[in-house]
Amino acid sequence: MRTSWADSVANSASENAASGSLENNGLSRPTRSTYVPPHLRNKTPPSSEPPAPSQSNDRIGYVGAIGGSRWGGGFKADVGRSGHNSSGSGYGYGGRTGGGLNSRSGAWDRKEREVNPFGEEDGKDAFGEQENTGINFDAYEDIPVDTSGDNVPAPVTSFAEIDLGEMLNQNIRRCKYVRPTPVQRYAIPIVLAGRDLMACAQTGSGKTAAFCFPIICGIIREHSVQRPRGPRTVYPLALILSPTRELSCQIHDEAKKFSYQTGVKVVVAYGGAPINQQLRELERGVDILVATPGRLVDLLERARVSLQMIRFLALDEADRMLDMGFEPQIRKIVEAMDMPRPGLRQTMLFSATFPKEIQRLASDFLSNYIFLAVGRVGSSTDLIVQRVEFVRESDKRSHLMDLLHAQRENGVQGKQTLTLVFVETKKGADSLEHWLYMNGFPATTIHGDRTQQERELALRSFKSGKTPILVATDVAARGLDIPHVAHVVNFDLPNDIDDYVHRIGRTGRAGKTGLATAFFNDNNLSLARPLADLMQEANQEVPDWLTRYASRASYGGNKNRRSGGGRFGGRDFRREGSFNRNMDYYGGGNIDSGYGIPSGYGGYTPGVASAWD
DNA sequence: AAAAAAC
Repeated sequence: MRTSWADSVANSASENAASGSLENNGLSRPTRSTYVPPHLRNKTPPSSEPPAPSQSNDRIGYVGAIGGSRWGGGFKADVGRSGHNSSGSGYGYGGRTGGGLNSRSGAWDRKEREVNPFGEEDGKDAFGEQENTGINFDAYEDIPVDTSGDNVPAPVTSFAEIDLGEMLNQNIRRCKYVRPTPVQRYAIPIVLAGRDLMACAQTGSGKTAAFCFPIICGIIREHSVQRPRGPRTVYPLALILSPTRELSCQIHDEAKKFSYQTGVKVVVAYGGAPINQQLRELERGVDILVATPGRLVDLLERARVSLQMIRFLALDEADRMLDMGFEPQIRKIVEAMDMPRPGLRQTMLFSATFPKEIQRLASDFLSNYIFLAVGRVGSSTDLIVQRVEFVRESDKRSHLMDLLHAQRENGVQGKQTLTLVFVETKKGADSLEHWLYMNGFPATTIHGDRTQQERELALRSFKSGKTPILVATDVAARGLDIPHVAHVVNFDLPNDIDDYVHRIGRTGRAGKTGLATAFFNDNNLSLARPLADLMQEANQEVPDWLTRYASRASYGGNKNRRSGGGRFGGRDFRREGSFNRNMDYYGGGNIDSGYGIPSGYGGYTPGVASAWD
């Protein structure tokens, strides 16, 4: 399997191609069943061959006019919007739901038909989705789970055990979710029980549903609550914050599905897009507001949104939301406006990584919370082959070109191999994209200096396979669910190992194998040790030269040490430093290694330094 | 030092 990177990519592509034949054993490797995120299960197989990719990128007039009009924004106003903002007619007045929710919101006299978010799923891109029946759901049974906190509610094993209500159950069926994922099994009962939650779980493990289901359920139950009526101010009951616009859009799209015909209204607000349209959406009523911090602060200062009635607050990618760049804004939203205090609202923090210092910060926002860490089946540990190569700065471009050439030659005919290339800077992204394009590789780029239209267009162009190479800054590192990414290249490694974890998590999704290649050189010395440790725990081959760098590397403190030494997760910082870590100092500490499966799953052997020690 | 996030 690990013969060469090109083979890995080719294997990945051929597994995609052979998906139909996989369905009966559900295994791409003999030893472990594969985990498929719920939103990707049970899609119908493609009915026709995907079209060959066209050799172009998404920039109008790009080739001939590199200088002037390149950034000119010469797009039509509706370009870049079709994937989102379908909320335009989102009245959610199902007719048979009783409609009590809408009458509060002042839009009850306009019964527009709610767009069915389930009808348009298939045949959307050049790939088609694989049939996932036959997945071995018993794979769930040996996922290590760690909970701590007072009186942790018992997990469930099926959606039927949870009373989410008929409307929500119907949408769960429409989403083809068969059984809850591990994070859902634990998180949903915790939130339904009214508890605050800090959850470590990988993206793609069903996090979005894990916080959306209990929020929607809670809003349906509280539908009789009286909300103030301002002439222009709206009073959402739930707020979901995320660090990037694209991620907010993605969460919004998901939440729309889950709340279809429940009468619960979901609105998204983010920067870079005209505010007027978003204001109109808000005026039509909002129960769940999904937003990026900057635009929300704007709306709050204009008094167009009040947080006074917030019952649920969810921070996705919570560790990023609380890092240095974001923390002041988040504190303003959560502590300095009219948001109810902890204990009077329910707060949920989710991320795949949760450094100790951030946990400490986050505890300001929480009240008697439960900490939940869910290990992963598949994805990084099992399904991503990680390679690291020593590449001098000046050799990076030609090295990348070699990779791409070989990949093109090894690719399965007619199947796209999406490659996501991470760089450090926005300028570097533009310059690399330009260079790739000039060398005949259809590439596009996404970063914070592009307009929102350009960003969304680039993402769509990449997802569809039109430009199968996407050069990205960290704006694309977290949370984005892009199926079919076979290869993540860390052209520039990040300085923080957590960022590396998030970046490589863009591949190896949906039970497919993925490849992550990193270019390492003298500029990345501080990453040598954490990277070597991480790869070792993930059972990856660590080159000798990296081990040497790692042992040589001495750096102060544990800044780059992952919290608790754990991989792909973390542990409750409240339990650090207690005299006996096995005593439940805070009560309720509980390591559940899972349903009678003996310890020793992958690298997570209890007793060894890991997330579960 | 860089990236993200409002106008």
